[in-house]
Amino acid sequence: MSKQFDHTKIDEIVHSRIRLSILATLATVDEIDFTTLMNEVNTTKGNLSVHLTKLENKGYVTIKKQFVGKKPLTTCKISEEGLNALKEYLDMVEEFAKQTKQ
Amino acid sequence: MSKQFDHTKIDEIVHSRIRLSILATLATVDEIDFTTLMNEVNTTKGNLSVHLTKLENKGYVTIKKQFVGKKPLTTCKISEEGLNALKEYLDMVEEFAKQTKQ
DNA sequence: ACAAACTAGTTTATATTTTAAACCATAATT
DNA sequence: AATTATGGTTTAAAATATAAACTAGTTTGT
Repeated sequence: MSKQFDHTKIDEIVHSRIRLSILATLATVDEIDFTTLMNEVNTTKGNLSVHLTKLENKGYVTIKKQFVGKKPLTTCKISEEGLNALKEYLDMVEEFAKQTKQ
Repeated sequence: MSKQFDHTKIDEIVHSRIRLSILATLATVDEIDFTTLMNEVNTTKGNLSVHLTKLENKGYVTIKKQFVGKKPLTTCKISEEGLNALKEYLDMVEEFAKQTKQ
């Protein structure tokens, strides 16, 4: 099998374009609220909701729900595992890019 | 919107794990036959057939069909556009990885 | 006070994509 | 001559992604 790129090794939860965008955004902040994240990631509410749940189920993000004043506020934070998964993914694609380019 | 990673910019045809693996393999050879490619990419016949067709439709690979002796032989080759698309993708993720890591 | 419009999400129906099993055609082997 | 192997394609089923529709409540305008 190809030594260059074993596609079975890459984490599909991270690899998804939109979730990659979510994780990358979360990696740069301590925590962020749902609406701001939605704007950063340039997606819709339904989409963000579904993908956040997927990331939460995998243990890559934690979701906190509270009321601020009278309004609900959902806050998202990347977990240690999420950071590790993202870092591993980035290392992998970086190495892959280097290998493939030359 | 996030300056870091605009997920809408990335080419989904390239981004797919298995097609990325196909393109990366094709990038390292002049041409390659179906069965060898299948083994390199570590996938099934049906899967490879479908994804090659997708890449062909997009103009990223060319497929040559001939008989060698009495057996059919399908040969795959990456196109100029395919090489460009792969290179652009790799540049993008490399840059993204660099940005996100620090 | 009441309706309209807005905020903050979740659920769900639909569309798209991925996967591998089933199939087709022919060749080689026992 | 029947079974097995080769080289694929088609297709049915499963998984995934997307956005529309829905829920639940709040704010605003009249």
